[in-house]
Amino acid sequence: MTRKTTTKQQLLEATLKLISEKGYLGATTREISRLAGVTELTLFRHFGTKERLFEELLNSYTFLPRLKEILPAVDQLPYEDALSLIAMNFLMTLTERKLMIKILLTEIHLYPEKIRNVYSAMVNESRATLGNYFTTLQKKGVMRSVPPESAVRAFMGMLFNYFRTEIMIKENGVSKKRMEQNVREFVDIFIHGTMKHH
Amino acid sequence: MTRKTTTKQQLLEATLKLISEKGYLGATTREISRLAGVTELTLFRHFGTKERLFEELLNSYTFLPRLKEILPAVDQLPYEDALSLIAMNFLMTLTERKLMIKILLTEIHLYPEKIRNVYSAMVNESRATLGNYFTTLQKKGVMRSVPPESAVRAFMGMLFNYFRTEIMIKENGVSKKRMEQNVREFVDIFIHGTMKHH
DNA sequence: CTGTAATGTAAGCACATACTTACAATAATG
DNA sequence: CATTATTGTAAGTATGTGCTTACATTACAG
Repeated sequence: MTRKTTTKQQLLEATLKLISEKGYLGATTREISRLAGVTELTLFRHFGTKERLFEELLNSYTFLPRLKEILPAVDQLPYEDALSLIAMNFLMTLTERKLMIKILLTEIHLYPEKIRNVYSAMVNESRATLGNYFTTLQKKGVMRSVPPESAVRAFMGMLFNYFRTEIMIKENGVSKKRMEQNVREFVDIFIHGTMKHH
Repeated sequence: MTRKTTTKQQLLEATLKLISEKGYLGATTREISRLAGVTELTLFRHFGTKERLFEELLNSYTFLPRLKEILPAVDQLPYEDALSLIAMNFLMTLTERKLMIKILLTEIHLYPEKIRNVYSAMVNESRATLGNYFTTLQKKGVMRSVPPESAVRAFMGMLFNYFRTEIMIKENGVSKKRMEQNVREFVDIFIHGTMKHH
C-alpha cells in the first residue's frame, strides 16, 4: 500500500520533470517510466493513458495560498515594506513551482481545455488576495482610488513578467540579492510613479 | 519564378498557423502541406527538413520597429498622452504578431537555442527604444531619476503580461475601447503611483 | 516549339510511440 | 504459509510521422 503511492508519486514527478523540459508530446511514456525507475507497463497500469497521466499531474498541483498566510504579518508593516514582502513572497512561490508553471504556460496554448482551470485558479487566487489587501489600504485612506483590479494587474504584471524573463527563460537564475533590488524598484515605481510634477 | 516564391510563402504561412495552434511537434508536415495546397513532397523539396522549415519561419519574422517610427510624433506630446500612445502602439504590434509570439513563448522552453535569438532581438529592440525615450524625459527633468531599465521593465512588464492574459489566452479578444481604458489606468499608475502621502 | 524548372502521383521505408497481452516473479497481508 | 496485490519480462500491434524514390505532368523561358 505504501508502495503503491510511492510508485505513483515517482511517476508523477518524472512526468513533471520531463514534460516541463520537452513538452507533452516530446515526453514519451518510455522515458517517463525509465526516469521513475519503473516499467512502462506499470505506468499504464496506474494511469491507463498518457493523457490521464497528464491530467492527474495537473490536478496534483495544489497552489498553496502562501500570500494569504503572510497577510496578518503584512498588516503590521508600512505599505512599502508590505508590498516588497508580498512581491518577494510571490516571486519565491513562483520559483518553487517553476516546473509546473513552465508546463502551464507552454501547454495552455496547445491544450487550453485541460490547463485553463488550474491556470485561472492560480491567477484568480493571487489576484483576489492582493486585491483584498489593496481594498483594505483604500479603506484606510492610504491608497488612491484607482480601480483595485487595475492596480493588481499592474503590480502582478510587472512581477510575473519579471519572473518569466529573468527566472524562467534565462538558464542561470537570479540571485536573491538582485531579486530584492529589482523588487524594490518595482515597488517604488508602483507607489510613487515616475514623473516629477503633475 | 513568381510561382516559386508564392509556394514557399504559402508553406511558411501554413506553418505559422499550424505550429502556433499545435506546437512544433504537433504540426505535421502532411497537414502543413495540405493547408498550403501543395504536396508534402514539395515541402521537402523547398525546405529539406521540417527543422529547416521551422528555422526559416523564425527568420522570416521581421520585427518592424514601429515604436521607433512614432517617436517623433511622441516627442511633441505631453508625456501622459505619449505613454498611452506608445503603449497602444506596442499592444497593437504585439496583437498583429500574435501567432508568431505564441510560437516564441511556447517553444522557447523546448527549443531555446533556436528561439532565443529572435526572441531577445524583439525584447531588446523594444526595451532600447522605450529606454531612450525615458532617458530623454529624464534629461528634460520631467522624469524622476529611477533607473531607466527598471522603468522600462516595469512598464513593458505590465503591458506584456496584459497582452498575454487578455489577448492571447482568452479566446475572444479585447475591444479597442477596453484596451484603451486599461492602458490609461496602467499609464496613470506608472506616472502617479498608487499611494496618497509619502 | 523545345528544354528546363517546378509540381504532382503513388508507393513506400524506417522508425518511434502509445498501448496490449500472456505469463512469471516478487512483495505485503492475514 | 497461503493469498493477493503489485511489478517485471518479453513480445508485439497499430498507427503516425519525417522523409525518399521513381516517374509523370505542367508551366514557363528562350
